[in-house]
Amino acid sequence: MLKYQQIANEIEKYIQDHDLKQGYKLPVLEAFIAQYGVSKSTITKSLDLLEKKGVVFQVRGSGIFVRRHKREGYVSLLSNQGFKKDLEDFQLTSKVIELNVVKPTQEVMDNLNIGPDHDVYYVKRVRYINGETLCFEESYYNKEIVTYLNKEIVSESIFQYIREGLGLKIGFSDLFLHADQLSPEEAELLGLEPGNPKFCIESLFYLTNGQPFDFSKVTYNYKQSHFFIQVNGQLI
Amino acid sequence: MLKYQQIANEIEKYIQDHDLKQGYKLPVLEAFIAQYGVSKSTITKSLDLLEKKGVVFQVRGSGIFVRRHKREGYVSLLSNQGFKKDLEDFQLTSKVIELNVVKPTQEVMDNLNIGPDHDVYYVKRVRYINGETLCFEESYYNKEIVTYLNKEIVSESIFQYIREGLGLKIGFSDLFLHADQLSPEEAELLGLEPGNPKFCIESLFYLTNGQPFDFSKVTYNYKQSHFFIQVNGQLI
DNA sequence: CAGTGGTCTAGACCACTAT
DNA sequence: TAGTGGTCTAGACCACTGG
Repeated sequence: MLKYQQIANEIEKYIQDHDLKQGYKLPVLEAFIAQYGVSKSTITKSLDLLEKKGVVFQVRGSGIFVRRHKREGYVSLLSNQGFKKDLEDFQLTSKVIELNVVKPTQEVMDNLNIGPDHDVYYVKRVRYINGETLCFEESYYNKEIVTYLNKEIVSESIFQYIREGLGLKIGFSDLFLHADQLSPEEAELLGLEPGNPKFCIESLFYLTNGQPFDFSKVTYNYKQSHFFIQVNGQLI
Repeated sequence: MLKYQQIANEIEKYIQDHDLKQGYKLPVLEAFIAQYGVSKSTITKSLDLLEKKGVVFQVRGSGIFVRRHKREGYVSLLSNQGFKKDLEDFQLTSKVIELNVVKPTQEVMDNLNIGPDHDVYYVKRVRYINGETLCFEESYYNKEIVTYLNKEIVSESIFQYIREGLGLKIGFSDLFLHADQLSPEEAELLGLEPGNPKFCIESLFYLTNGQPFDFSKVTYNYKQSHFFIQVNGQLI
């Protein structure tokens, strides 16, 4: 593991273990440099990483401070981890409704950037949290990249399999959010009434080399879905 | 302006002006170093900034590529700009319903981290896009930081005034999202039916020194609200 | 294995904050 | 004005990609 990542992890762990609150002042740069025996740039890179993750914020001329957000039960949209980490105290299960190799629709072709003869895996799942229906999910995987899936894999963490089983490196993703009304079929799946709200997230996942490999449409039970995002810097 | 920001801006402008598409390969680092006459670290910092903004992605051993996302009409949640930039082709107007100095509720005290005797500005607005109701917004500003507001300011861009009029530096923000059903009063304001979906965003804005100064609750017309987020890196 | 991006260093100098 | 984080350099070396 790289030095700056290692250091970032240690600082983050220290913050968690000591339950440091928002605004707590961390040691000055010089102290970190001495503690870890590295150059200023390396420490700076560690802290920039933590800042990007929303763990700290740095104030020039003043110091480095803990940033601690989080409301209970809210899931971060920026941490690519599905729900695994934010809801680790909750019981998460999945039921696979369908798993097939199909030809792409126009929408899928546009998003995965493939032609009509290209095979894709189609996966439809319902996910439960503490016994209640959390969401249902329709995913399309480019079969040239995600070469194999089966029911067992799809019942567990597909992304873990993609990373560890297939050795693929996931790079970045685009998320599209909106709210709408549930159709009768959707309401049935979620145990709600037609016309009730739904919180929809469409996502497009890319490998590090920029190839899109997964297009997913997830519809959440509005009663269960609370999300948060930490925004950094003035991106103006 | 800093070198690395300047260079980042020029590269971004070049991409926009030439309408370069996702996957387009940009010049190699060496070329940028020669072109701008700066050190490798500086160029790297420029490109890291552009990567953070979702403009490019870098692939070790391969190159630097344009990342171009965007669906028409979707608003980025990560660009702190209200709607100004993403919807610049649209007609945006506001109607101020209420502007008062009040004492904070418990919720506002918790979020702005202030006591019960502390004054806050309360602003309630409805915003329209192309004549249709986009959202209504209730905002609370810490009056010790945002010392003065009037109807005129509040009808325009409050944030521009905070930055330029008051000289405050906005640092970062937390967003909390959920969907729910409209109450009769809310439905009336948005021109929808009670029980219809609403897309809610609560946000908390901080100065660069970490002080929260604005807590806002925005309720969107679900028919008008489409958001996107670009996620970088494997923050695992 | 050549090309390309990423990490890391040591140090000079700059810019902001708080007192 | 002392303290603290930010920028920038020049260069060595590392790690990944793709033909």
